[in-house]
Amino acid sequence: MDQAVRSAVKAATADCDRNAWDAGNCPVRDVMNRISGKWSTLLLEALAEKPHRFGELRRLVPDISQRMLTQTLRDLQRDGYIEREVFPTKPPSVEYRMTPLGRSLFGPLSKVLAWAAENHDAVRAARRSFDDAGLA
Amino acid sequence: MDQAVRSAVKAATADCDRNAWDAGNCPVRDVMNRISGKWSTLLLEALAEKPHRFGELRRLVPDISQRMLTQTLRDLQRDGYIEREVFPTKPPSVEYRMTPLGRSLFGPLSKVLAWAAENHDAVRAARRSFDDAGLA
DNA sequence: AGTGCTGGTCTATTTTTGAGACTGACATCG
DNA sequence: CGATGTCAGTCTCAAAAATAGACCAGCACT
Repeated sequence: MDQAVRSAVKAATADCDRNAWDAGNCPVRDVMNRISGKWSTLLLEALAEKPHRFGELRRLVPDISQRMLTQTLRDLQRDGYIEREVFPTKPPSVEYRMTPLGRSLFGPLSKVLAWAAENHDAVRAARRSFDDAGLA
Repeated sequence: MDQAVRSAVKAATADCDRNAWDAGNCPVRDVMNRISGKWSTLLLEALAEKPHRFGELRRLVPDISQRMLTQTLRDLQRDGYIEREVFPTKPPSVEYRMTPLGRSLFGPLSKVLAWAAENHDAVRAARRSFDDAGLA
């Protein structure tokens, strides 16, 4: 398993290693920089379940500002993870839904999310012992 | 497969859904907020391969500032993903290496990294067609 | 004495994020 | 009729975070 991971990473970063992860040149960084935004995973998680409208997402993630919701949705749309459809209803409504590309990303991504949920306690424990040991 | 993902996510977010991802309450957000920093994955990637010293990491990720390198390493250490060891050599050197916890995170995480490498072209294509279609 | 290496810290500046008011077409309430 | 609310955003300005780059101490070599 460790070997499998090793080779996956090697393949994943082959282009980067040449330039030591040169900023604009590294596919991994280019893709990850969007995914790893504060809100991106939350929204992908919500939209993985089912399509949602703007206001629904706002209620689902209560502490996101409208500004960041708009922007993050647009970024996710730009990179092809989600689609936006406007319905010409009386107050026009907008629905966001995941694309096949987004769904294919969410496969691996959900594994990380699951890891986070499972290991939250271990992380909290590590954090406590770090804080207790001298350097806050 | 879709079903498997669905249930994994459901388990992962069970606590969150109750409070609609309430900020300080959600394990996933708590863990992800650290992982998803701009530099965290890069450093985890580097240290997954083998232990490295501060200066090595700096050269490996050329466009990180010393301040962010120091801080990101400390954050990763605090959450228990990496360890820091100081060697009392003549110019004292510091080695960073992954912990078992970090390694266990890196399993799923490396899958996402691999996805990023594989699908970089698709993302770039999506980005282009979005930009070409009117709204820049 | 001067230079370079180590792993950092400190300060000032730029970038990102966030809170909150505002838009505009329509619907509902009194 | 006029007030208010919903919808999906935009705009402005302040706060928070990231960055660049100078600086530090200790030691080795020349």
